[in-house]
Amino acid sequence: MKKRILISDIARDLGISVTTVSFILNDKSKEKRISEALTKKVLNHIKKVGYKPNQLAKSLRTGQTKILGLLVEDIGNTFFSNMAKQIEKNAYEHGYHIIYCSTDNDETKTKELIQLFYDRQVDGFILTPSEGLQETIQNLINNNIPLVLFDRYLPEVETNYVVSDNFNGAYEATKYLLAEGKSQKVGFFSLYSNQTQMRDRLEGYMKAIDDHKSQAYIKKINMDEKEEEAISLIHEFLVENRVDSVFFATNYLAILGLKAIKKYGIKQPKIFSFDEHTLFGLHEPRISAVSQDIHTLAKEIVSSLVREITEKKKTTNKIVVPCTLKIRD
Amino acid sequence: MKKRILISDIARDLGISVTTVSFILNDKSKEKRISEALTKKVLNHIKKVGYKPNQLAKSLRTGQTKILGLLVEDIGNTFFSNMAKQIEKNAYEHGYHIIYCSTDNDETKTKELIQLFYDRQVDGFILTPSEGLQETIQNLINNNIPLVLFDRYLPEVETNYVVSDNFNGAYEATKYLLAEGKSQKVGFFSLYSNQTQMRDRLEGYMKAIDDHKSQAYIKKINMDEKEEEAISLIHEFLVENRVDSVFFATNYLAILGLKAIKKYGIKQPKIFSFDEHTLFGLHEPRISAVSQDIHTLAKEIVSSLVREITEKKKTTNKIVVPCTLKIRD
DNA sequence: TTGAAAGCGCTAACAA
DNA sequence: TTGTTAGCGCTTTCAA
Repeated sequence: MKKRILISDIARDLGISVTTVSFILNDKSKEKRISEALTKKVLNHIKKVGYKPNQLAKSLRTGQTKILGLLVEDIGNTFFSNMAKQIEKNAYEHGYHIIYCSTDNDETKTKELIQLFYDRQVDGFILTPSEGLQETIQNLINNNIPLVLFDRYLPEVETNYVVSDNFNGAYEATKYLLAEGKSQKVGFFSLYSNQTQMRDRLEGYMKAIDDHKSQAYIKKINMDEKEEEAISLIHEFLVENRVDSVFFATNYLAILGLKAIKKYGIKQPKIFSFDEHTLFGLHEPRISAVSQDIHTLAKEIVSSLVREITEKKKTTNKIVVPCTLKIRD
Repeated sequence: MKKRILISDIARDLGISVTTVSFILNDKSKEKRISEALTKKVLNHIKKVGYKPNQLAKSLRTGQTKILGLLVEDIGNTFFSNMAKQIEKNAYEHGYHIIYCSTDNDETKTKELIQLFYDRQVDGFILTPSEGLQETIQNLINNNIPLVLFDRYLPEVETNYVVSDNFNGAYEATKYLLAEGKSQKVGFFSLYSNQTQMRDRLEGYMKAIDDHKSQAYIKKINMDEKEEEAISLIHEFLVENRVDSVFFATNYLAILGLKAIKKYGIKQPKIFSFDEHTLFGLHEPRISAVSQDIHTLAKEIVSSLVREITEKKKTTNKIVVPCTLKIRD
């Protein structure tokens, strides 16, 4: 943490030019045929005095900031905060840092944030796109900004994405609930949202229902409304349809469901939720979940993005990561 | 997202010099006595063509990056992810961005991260210090790097911090458990940690116990061990001491406690936890909590830091934010 | 194999 | 009231 040392200090100390130091620093000793002895000497001296290049100057010159912009729906949600943690870890291993923001699924805010990060010259974007973002994203692509979508994608936009296998996750979960006569009526709660992950989960549910020649009971909730309102809607649905099991499309919906059950003191149906939550193993009765593979998702996201940044050619990786069922009876 | 425009483009378009544009851009029209007409004209043109200054060049020149480094213990923990969200929001309102990392309470990793962020020229640090960091922090202070600690502080280091009133939170919670003969024996679970927040919570518990002339039952858990091990220790303690209520020093300890109770099928004592968790309102029986005021904490953290950055004089704000008890019977 | 010097885009001291 | 220009610290072309 001593006083900042410059590359010119190193050059002066050793009686050589900054060019040579710069070449050595950037692993170009071989290419520029700098003697091994000198290379070693410079490297040693740099380590000894603890020289660290000024990243700003470097970035200004090279146009690379080694910073990735991460826009998630809500960093306060356990799924996203755990994802953020893993993404950050993987990025760090590739020599990148993360600047992040929560979008709250707000289209305008997201657009502003993208512009802001773009102005800050992030090397690439990782984002959970809210609806209506096709144009903005397409714009980034047209400008050759590396990016990868996750959690959901935009069918209209041809780009990298990493998502969970939402369809099969929901399909298997629903199939499980219907198997061996475990339950006759399986309800499904989802959101008023056309995002792909929600659509796929719904389709997975429908496929299982159809396979089983069963009837669908579907209720969508508007998350912009007050929590009380949502809870009361869930209660109503449960009472009216008398489903004996329920599949919630997200963990926060499941939590609202539990609140409804508790508040109105009704009997708890068998519950399955998309996404895990600490609560699910401890609640009585316990709650099964479709678990997303956070480690693999994060790894794929970062490696796709880094690959696109380093090999400048535009690749389009569409990666679908399987989910696992955590059955808790 | 059009092709990048430079300040020199603006100057050329308008037939004036870059200096004038720069002054106007940096709100120095008044100071430099630039005519209002010209100022307006420039501002309009800038808006029209969508010019955005290159932050890197600006930063290189001014030494200000408008980026704050946030180091939290674990971004995957709800308390920290919610704090991060609020901090980010407040920072954004002050025109700052956040780069963040999780320290995992690892001394070496934290030191590396601080060095890394320092090399990236963050304008200031927000951090939850792990133990053994006195020297590194003192070093930052000696180098006039603005910083603010939160969640805990280092008694040996004279610097800004924002923490919750851990002592009174724990005191009131324990007092509540002991009041009106609610319980005779109140146990306390904490961590092997000398961090101030843990120490203060312990002292709050002790004070209440002493006030009540009751006996203390204290068990510390080592979080580096496997979860199974911790759960089994908690179980042992509960069975041997037959306490009728328990106060957990953190929410993840409380969750381990619930797992122990569930796994071994023992009767649940009355439970109080420091920190909230979604689970606590839904679990049966419900669990009371000492709730930290995340909004106020975040606001104070950011405003202290921004104040220190802008007024360069070294202030030392020591802010203690009250907690509230969420009683759930 | 190495060095001199231009230039990345901006701010601000100094000059006019 | 506005313009000229040095310089922030680094990379890299071109020359030696």
